[in-house]
Amino acid sequence: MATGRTHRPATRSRGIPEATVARLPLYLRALTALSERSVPTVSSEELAAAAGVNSAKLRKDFSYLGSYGTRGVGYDVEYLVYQISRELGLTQDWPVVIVGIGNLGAALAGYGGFASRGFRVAALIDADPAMTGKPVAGIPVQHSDELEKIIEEDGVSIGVIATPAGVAQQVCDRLVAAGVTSILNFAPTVLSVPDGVDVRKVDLSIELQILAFHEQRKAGEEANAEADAADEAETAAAVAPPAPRGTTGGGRKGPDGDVPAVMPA
Amino acid sequence: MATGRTHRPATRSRGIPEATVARLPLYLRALTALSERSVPTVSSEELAAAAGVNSAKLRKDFSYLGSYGTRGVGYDVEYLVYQISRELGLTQDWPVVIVGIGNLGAALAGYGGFASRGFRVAALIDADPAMTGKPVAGIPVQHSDELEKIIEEDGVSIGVIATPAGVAQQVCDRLVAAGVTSILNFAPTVLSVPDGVDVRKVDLSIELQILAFHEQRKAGEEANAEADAADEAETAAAVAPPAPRGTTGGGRKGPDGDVPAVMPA
DNA sequence: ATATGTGAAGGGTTTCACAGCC
DNA sequence: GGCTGTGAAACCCTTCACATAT
Repeated sequence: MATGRTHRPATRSRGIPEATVARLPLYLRALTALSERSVPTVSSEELAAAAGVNSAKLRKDFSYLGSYGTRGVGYDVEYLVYQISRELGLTQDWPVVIVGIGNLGAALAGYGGFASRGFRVAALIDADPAMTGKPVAGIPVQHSDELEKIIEEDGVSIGVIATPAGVAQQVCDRLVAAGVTSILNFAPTVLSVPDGVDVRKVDLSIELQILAFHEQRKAGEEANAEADAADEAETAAAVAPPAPRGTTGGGRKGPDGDVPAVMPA
Repeated sequence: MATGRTHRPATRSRGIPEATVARLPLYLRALTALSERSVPTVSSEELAAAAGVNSAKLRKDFSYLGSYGTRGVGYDVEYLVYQISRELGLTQDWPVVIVGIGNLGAALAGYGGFASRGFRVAALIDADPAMTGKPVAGIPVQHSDELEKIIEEDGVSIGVIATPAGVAQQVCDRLVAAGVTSILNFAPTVLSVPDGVDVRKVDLSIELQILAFHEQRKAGEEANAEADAADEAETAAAVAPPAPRGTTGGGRKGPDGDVPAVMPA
């Protein structure tokens, strides 16, 4: 079929799957650690273990970015770090505003992983006048009256909402009106935004409830399997792991052996 | 398949999809708000809007729990609140320990959504002796030497890790050894745990990176691929062959034709 | 010999559209 | 008429297995 003179540089395609995008930061973190230890190359197997995924998935993910590995050898760590950074848009600087400087907002402001990767806290904003001017994590808090001005002057496109749920939608509306197009929401509420604005949410309560669900199921399994075993047999086999962990076999977590891979995605 | 033995409407359907489980807390929150406003019934359309999903998905989700609605009418709010609570295991009390009482740990300790639904902060634990005894959100911090004792005595099965990344795995190991089987991890690191232990992670940095990816793409759409090409060319030339690998022909397994250059002995 | 890159198969999730019941 | 409950289609993601390259 020959190389059909594709005019386009045929860069990574127009559509990296969302699931892949969500894992790129994981790979990047693992690669950065390797880079700091001056490891030159890494195989898909090793990197996958470090990132907590399986190697087939990792290779498939990388295949969406392009052919950045060398068969029989592995991946060049530095090169991959750069490529993934670029793909994620981390080679540029993203100014971020945090709105709501309570306990959580303060914690976020002081979070190291923030500044380390392309993100810069452009401003901390709170509605409480008593907070204004007070330095949090070395940055003086500004009053929310200034919100629009800050966003426009600094060209902020990413906002973090750490306010109480009751005011989150108002804050969101103001952020969007001022030009923010990506929002990370820590308030336990559903935000509605116009088309073209991305919202991601982080909700402690939801995560705990999901854990509780599984926890409850574990407890139920022990006491279960009595009367209606026959009825459930087929279903249970599909859901429960094939090896019932009676004594759990010690539960080893090998540093570089088998990977547990427990994340339910 | 009409097994004919399935009578109990309550504890049926052992096999709720993970995606559905992850949405149940959203529905529950919306329903709780309706309940507080004494709304008696709600349609799938209304509830879906309040929870930020579409109605077909909601109905499908609910169908895994059972037939809890009334055709032509909708769902009984109170009844659904109870059913979902029960399904999630929130009708019982879950003691939770938080390890690592820095900025984030303190924020989590004070989080209202914690106590509101079935979860109770059993203990705050920190390795710093200077923190010991100090009350945070009304609860005195205990030293990490006490970790095992606390977990065993209180029957804690859910742990929250809010420590620095460097000690997260050690903390995790101790939690698991003491009997914890569900972990919510805020430390930016991959935890390995034995089979049977659930881990969920919350990572600010990852969420921001995902937003940055989409943000970059939006910016790229406006100024139609131009500066991007230059950036690309430079990198590609420096390290790898720029050869576009457009689907290199169908992988035909030629039994007779082409033989690999290197011949096997 | 070793490890990547990728079609193809397999599972899970979402959406559609309508039968069934109020 | 209105709304739920659900097979079936469409879609997305993961896993398998092996051709391909070094």
